[in-house]
Amino acid sequence: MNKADLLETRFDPASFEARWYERWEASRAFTPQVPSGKPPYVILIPPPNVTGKLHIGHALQFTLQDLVIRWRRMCGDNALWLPGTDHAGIATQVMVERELAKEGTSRHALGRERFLERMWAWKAQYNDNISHQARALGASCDWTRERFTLDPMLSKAVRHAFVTLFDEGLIYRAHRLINWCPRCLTALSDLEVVHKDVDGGMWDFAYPLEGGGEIVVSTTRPETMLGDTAIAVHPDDERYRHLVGTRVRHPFLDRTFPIVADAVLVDPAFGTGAVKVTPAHDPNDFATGERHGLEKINILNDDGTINANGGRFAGQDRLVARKAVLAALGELGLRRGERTHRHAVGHCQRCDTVVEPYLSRQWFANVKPLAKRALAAVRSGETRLVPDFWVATYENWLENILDWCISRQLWWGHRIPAFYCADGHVTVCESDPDACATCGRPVEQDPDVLDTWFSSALWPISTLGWPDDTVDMRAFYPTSTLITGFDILFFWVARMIMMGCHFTGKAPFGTVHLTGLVRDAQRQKMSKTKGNVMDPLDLVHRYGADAVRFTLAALASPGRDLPLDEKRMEGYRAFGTKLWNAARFVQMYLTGNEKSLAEVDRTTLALPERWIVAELGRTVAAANKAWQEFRFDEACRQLYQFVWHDFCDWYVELAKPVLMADRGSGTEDRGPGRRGEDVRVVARGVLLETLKLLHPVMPFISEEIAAHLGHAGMLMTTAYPTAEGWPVDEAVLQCVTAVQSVVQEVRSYRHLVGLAPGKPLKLWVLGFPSGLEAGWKPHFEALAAEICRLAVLDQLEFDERSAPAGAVRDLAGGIHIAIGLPEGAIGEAERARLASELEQVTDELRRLRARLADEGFAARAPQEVVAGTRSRAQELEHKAAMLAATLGGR
RNA sequence: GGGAGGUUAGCUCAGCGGCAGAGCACCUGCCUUACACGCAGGGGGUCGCGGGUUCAAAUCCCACACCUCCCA
Repeated sequence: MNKADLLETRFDPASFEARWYERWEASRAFTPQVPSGKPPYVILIPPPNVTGKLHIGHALQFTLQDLVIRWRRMCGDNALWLPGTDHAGIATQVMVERELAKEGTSRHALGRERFLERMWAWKAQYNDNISHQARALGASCDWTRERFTLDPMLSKAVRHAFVTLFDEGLIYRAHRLINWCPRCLTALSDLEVVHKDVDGGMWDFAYPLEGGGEIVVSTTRPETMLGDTAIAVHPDDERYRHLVGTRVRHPFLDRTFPIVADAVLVDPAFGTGAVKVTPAHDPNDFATGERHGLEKINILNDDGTINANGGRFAGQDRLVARKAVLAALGELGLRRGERTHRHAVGHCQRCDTVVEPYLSRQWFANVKPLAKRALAAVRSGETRLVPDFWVATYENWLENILDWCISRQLWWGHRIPAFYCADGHVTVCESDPDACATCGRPVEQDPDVLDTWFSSALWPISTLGWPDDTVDMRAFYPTSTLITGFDILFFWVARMIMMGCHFTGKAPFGTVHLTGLVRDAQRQKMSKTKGNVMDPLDLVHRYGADAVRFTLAALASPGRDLPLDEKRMEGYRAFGTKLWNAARFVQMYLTGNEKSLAEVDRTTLALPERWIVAELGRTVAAANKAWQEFRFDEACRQLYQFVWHDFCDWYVELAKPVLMADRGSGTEDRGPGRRGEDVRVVARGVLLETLKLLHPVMPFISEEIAAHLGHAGMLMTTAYPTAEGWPVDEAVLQCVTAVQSVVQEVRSYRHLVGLAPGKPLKLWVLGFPSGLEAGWKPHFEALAAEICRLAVLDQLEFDERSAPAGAVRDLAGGIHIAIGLPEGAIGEAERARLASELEQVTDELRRLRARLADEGFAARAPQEVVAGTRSRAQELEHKAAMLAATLGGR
């Protein structure tokens, strides 16, 4: 092997990661060919917000997406992973406004134009951060197709969608009760309100009846009484029946309002059975107001202070006014009691401010018809949710969906394409109108923008060029797989399915894989305030991108959160090191002219070679199956087991004697059927196949090692190993498993009696399982040198008559053996351990015998299970007899 | 109030009808010329509780307890 091609002694991921990424990208293999004869496989990135850096949750999703796309690319698909970012209206605007506040200015001082310039500058910077981080993780996305939700192409799609839905009557403008954030000064959709249980108060107070007397009501928000326009009681409530239709007087405001009977709003068993009604500030009260034709009095300004309708409380913040109203009620002697009360309060998802139900004119989308189609997409199997328990949640949400408030009082986003004239006519159209479509008078555009999720909902089609009939739409829609967090199932996934179905007739995804949340080692949510956040880039620097990826993939059990412990990552960095060192070892013996494994007739190989190839085949099948089923954890487990325990622990050790003996002459054979060349070809070939298997999850190290083993070209574009290409020889697996058992049994006895690891023992192989002797014995004899090395033996014989009487008889892997231990090696402590082993064996044997004696078992259990139980019992009988003999004989 | 998921080794999790598993941690030996980020050997479990189905249950069914989360 050329010295320049040798792997560095020290495994240092940073020394080659950037180099490989550049090479991949330069090769243009991230960009699929269009048209292409290959089947398409498409993943759209869940676009990260341009609010800041990527967090570990993004790293998880990037890893899984890259893993799948690399796997499919290697499987021969025309793979497209389309990247991009999201403008994230409120979140990003909040960040920039905070920056402006530090500079002592504000968006209003700057004006819309200059403010948006600042926003774009911010976007440019953070977009760069994100793509840099994605590259560091090895993300093989097609940067030539990178998209941003405010790009002209995507904005065109948003506008077209809005106009179409408006024309279809599914988008409308209305004066309604919406969720208002008094800090963000914008409307929010129901989903953007987070309900949290808080310990608040429940206050009782009395309204004076016009005809004398009083009626007592309870409330958690006393300040809303400034907007009360009715008292409701249950129609069947005897206590109040006589009062229905009479009026009460507002204690602070110069007005009276009625007592109404309402069976929907009022639960007569709750509280006093009388309920104050504030139609302008509570959704249930709003509905009650509609039923009874009540006046809706808005008492709030947009910043959450009380407006002129609040009389002397005007100008106070709602929470200040709450105390003031209570105090004033007290002064009038109207307070009737208070208690603590735990109840749900809506908070702004972005800034955590208490949200107010607020009467306001906004744009809404009636998505019920779209929801129906989206439901059908999942029910028919057109789109599959993984794990499938999400279907229930998905259905429940879509079945109960309400109209979606889509306008936001922000500047950063897609401006609503509605134009108003002085007469109040509305013009909605795709290109800016010169005049009102109704009356021809001058128009002004709606100042508001659309909910960011409205544009996100169009992501699967807008990124591919819809509404135009583009090459990309034809080639890549519908997409194959979406991988995203379960937390945005409603926000994003359901809405994309609705929009995709509505506008194209086809659901946008074949499969939606919903991942869990990354948590810290104590299973706590990561948050800046707790200080337990992990920066993906920092982890990449410390452990290497491959270790970060492998860790995240290995932890990604379906539907579960990922408790991320750095110890785990240390372990997978060690895995990379292990692989690296194994490759270095193999490389030392290579001539540089090895044939590829595919060119070798595998049936001519010796047992160890056939065995590692069979284990490889098993791993190939398991990995493909696991990737197919999104069992990233399972695939990683299989690969880890194969590399570490099969290849390194056993195959490399089995190969050593041959490689070392062969080193001198280069042609010398060692033992029947094992040629040095075969071992070199198999060791190198299996390693290369393993690197291909690992490539999707560990792309950097796999490329680096493969290149040093003389693999031509990039692994990234090499065919992924298939189960068909690597059939598994079960007989070979069984035989080597027996060899391993024998070796382990000798080691175990050596350790039991406290002999030094290097102290050689003598071993006699006395008998093989019935029917297997003819097949196994020649293999054991041929592998005598290897077995001696692995078990540290200075004598190995296959003549049952030669075993001395003093040797310990034992059964391992179904094989009768005798181990020559020094005289008196088994003392009291050792006897105790063997006795406990005998006890365990006897216990199990008893259970098996009982089962075999059971008529039902013999009659009803499958034949192979009965046979298996019988042979297991037989083996245990032998084992027990031998243990008993050892204990009794010494 | 409605729904989903969970409860398996000290920790974090696989397994989901037929011999209780992994990684880490722990204990005991080893610097055996790829690797101490290593090698070898080992200890450790009434599979939440109670019923049922079955020849056979960690696994399927029912009820309960506790823990997460979502929706209202």
